[in-house]
Amino acid sequence: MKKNALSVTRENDFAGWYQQLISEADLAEESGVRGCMVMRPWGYGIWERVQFLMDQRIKQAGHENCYFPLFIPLSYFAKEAEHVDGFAKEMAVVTHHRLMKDEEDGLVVDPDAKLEEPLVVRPTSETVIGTAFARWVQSWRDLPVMINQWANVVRWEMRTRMFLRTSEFLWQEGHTAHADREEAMEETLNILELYRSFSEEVLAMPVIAGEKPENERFPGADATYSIEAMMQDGKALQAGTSHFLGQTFSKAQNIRFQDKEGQFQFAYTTSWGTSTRLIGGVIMTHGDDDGLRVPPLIAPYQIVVIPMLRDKPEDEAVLDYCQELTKELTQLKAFDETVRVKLDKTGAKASNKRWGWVKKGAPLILEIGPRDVSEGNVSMIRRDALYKENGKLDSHILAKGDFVGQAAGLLEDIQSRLHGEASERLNSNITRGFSEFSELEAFYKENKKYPGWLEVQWCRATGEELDQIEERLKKLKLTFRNVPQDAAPVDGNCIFTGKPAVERILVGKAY
RNA sequence: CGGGGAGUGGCGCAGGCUGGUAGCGCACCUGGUUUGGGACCAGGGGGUCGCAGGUUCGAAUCCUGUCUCCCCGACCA
Repeated sequence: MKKNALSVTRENDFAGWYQQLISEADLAEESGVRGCMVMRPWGYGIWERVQFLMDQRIKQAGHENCYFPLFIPLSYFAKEAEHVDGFAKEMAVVTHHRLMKDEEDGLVVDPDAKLEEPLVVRPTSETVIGTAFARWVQSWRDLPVMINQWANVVRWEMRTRMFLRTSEFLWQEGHTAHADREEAMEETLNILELYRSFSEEVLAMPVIAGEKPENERFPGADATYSIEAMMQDGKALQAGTSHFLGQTFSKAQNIRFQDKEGQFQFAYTTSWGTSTRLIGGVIMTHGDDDGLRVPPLIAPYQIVVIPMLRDKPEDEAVLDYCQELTKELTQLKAFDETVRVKLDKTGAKASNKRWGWVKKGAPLILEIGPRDVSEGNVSMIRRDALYKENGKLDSHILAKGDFVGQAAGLLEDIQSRLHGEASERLNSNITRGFSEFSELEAFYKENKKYPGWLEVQWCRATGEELDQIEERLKKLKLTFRNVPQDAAPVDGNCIFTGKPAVERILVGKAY
């Protein structure tokens, strides 16, 4: 009987499995503050990898980093009505600047220290950054402005889940301003493509890139694009968004410039972001019943060396051997970077250390005992293929030199196998070919446990008509995901209204 | 924010109805026996029972308030 490292399986309780994995893999834990989590070194280490590799791509695409304040004057939000409405209900507001002792020597807010204008803890930075853009942009020569910032943001969420929706989260937000509509739209789509390829190549997480329907747009945006990833329970996770803001924000914030003819024009702006939610996506894309499987590109350690120490004289030889092995591995390159190797010298029993790293999801785990030392071998397990068909751990005995020679290739192989596995799941769980809404309804009733996504043809409804369609979908707990960029041409009618279809759109349950 | 559930050593839980100052498993420490696959035996340490009030001679247990977490719903970049 095969025993898994986690006691909750994906099959039995996906939500419980997700939480147990986060805890057992030492990714994060509760903080005592509503909706806020402590990211532990392994979880934060994964984020640092995401940050490092994403940052490179953002810079290669021509952006520079900068930093804007955490506090935003309340009045900044008042300038753009839709934007306020979108965020008003979930803002943390600073109203005082001092504490005092009360009669019982406890600490209370000093009522005399009230701020003249409340400060909002940023839920996103369009308003402050737009205000700065207005100062920076005078002439067509000042454009485009292309910046990015890595920051924390706060949204007072009603219902939180670690990594997927926390009150405070870490993200990058890019903001650009352009002289004309075409260039701004091109930027919006370039970033969408950057997010898509990053997700596929770095996170090994296949996604569908496309445009959101009107009522799922970012508050104040003219168009919103997203990448949508499919989790192992068939639900969609919006993993990144890129917004074409048109002139809405530039008019509200007076981002104005003189063109070559000396005429005043409003700039066109964009904004785009990805967050620590990506880690939630990685967990639900690659995790299994033994814990996480971290794609090698974002693994804080790609190879973990576990000496089997027994408080005996041979220990010294085992440790020496492991140190030498670690040194050799550290000289390797994989994915054009130095291989990240951890020698786990802690005093715990080898088996406990092994299962600890299995749960964390280190791609390659080596266990070295006296026999390996005397025979010049390593004993290796691959996290992406832990078991043999008979359910036993599949540990490979290799000559040390052979392993060192293969290690980089193995890491690259694991990266691509994880991606392949996830791609297959995504591709085989999108159902097409519905011509009536009733067929869609029937399909969902038959496949309640694992419906996946549906691609349907529709008329690109807007306004009230769109609201009505959304109500019908909501009864099935479904939402629109996006209009895939690379969908096939339409050849029928809208399944909601019967009008001629103009595009294909994905529908599914979502996080 | 509405409905439901829950908070007791690091983790998972029992006890609570019928108040009498805590118990189990795992983990941890010590000693011993084991040793290539999540070992065994013996001994031991650790908790003012989420927090604050109240009732009582006495509260983990009863009452009130509050905080946090989980599930369902509403809401949602």
